[in-house]
Amino acid sequence: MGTTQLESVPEPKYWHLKTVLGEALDTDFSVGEILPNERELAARFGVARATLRQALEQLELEGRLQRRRGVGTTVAPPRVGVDVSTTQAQWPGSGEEAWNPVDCTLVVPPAAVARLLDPDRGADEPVHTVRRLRMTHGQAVAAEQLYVPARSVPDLTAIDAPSGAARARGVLRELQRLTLEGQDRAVELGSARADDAKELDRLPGAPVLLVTTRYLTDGRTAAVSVATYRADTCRLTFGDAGDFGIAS
Amino acid sequence: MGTTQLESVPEPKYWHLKTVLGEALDTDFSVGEILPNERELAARFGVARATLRQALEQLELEGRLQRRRGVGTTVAPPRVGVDVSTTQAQWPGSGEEAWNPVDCTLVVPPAAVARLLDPDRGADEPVHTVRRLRMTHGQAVAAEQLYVPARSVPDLTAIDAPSGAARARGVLRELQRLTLEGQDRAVELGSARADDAKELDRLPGAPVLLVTTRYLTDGRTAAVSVATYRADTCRLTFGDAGDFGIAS
DNA sequence: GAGTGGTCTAGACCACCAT
DNA sequence: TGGTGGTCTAGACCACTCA
Repeated sequence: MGTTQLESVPEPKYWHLKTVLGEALDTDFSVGEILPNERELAARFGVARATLRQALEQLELEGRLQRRRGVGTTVAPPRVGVDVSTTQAQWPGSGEEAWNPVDCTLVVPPAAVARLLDPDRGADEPVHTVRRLRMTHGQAVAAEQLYVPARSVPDLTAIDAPSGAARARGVLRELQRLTLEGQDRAVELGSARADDAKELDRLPGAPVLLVTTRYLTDGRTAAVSVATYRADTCRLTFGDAGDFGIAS
Repeated sequence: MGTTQLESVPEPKYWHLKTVLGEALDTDFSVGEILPNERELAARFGVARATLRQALEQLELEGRLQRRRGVGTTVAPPRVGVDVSTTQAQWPGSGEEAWNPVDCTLVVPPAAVARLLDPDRGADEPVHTVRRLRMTHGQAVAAEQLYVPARSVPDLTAIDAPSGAARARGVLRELQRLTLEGQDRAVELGSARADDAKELDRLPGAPVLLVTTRYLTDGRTAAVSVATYRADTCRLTFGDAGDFGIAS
């Protein structure tokens, strides 16, 4: 009989679909090219649209596709490598990175952040919160929330604006007067909060890489940064040489 | 009228559901506790099961839930921090890490890996491939594929077994005789290949953190490692102090 | 065998973008 | 206004675990 081999453990349709589509992307499409719409693709493969979408979601997770509502699905360029190494410890805002201060307000930090800050700080005590965006090629790739307890910037004058980018720069300037003793960093998977998603041009809940940094000075935590990187377009790089990586 | 405020931009049901469930997890459940099954939860919230699942998927992505087929949905413990820092450069297998050599074979590396290896290497030339598992608390948290070109281990004798864990240890031993000049590292989001998924006790396609390391010696790439970490249970830590992190 | 999560279907409507 | 991807429904069946 001319039947193909029966799979003893058949793989799911969407998984097989993902493989087929992935190969087609390599051979039949070039970066930026737009794919047929979901309804047509589903019909072409003989599956329900939901099943097709499951395959597309995986490919998007792996950074191979980019989908935009009202526009279509396009072939994504390779992920950009963004350097997040900590070879020489330095304060945020020094050494001219690609970070762009946006705003600064006083907020009560979330519990998870409060745990990392000075333990003998009042639990509900607000801290300075600097908001920054990391730009690459005109695109925002990361949004950061930097939490700075008042005691870390005692000389912050009232001359600076009470909020806004000017005050953000003021807080960073004051931070740099402290002696940085070290920093810790952690990377984990998360989903974009509504405000981050908006600035990163993604939908809420989009997968992101959370980079948490603790700045240490004088035996205590002087500041905590939580940076939200687009997981679809970014590859975080550490170390000396830099530009490389593996697409899944 | 007693209506609640009309949202000008109503958030999706699954998003609201995720928020409600997330708060319930904090207050009404403890780690390891089992949730009602999906059909009952969906009925209780008055939504279709698919919508409820969308919310559960997000919470699982954030490491707050653990779902196992045939068993149920449980409240996940906080993510474990696994150290992947490169403060002092060292070869894999030295300094007794939690890595467990499993096997060693000869394979032609995938194109993405071949690009990182020695450029004047034959394109289809097979390389030694060491397979290792990283164990934590009796659980596999990462699976690694280490690609070692033959020229990096010229003295590898035929006395070692042709494959298996013994040969894997032999390759690692030979590697450590080289002078390590530096290493690069990159972290990105991926989805688990079938073989990795099996060893990590996940379904294929599960979100993982891909850690790619390039080992440099004598001005060239002596080895390339691609480690696949469970994104749901792991937080990758860098730097001195170590144990901290933010749940999304 | 009972109960769980995983896959899949065939529809519907909505939010957004371009023209 | 027409076309896109995003959300949602109400079902069905399958693969797996465990008593």
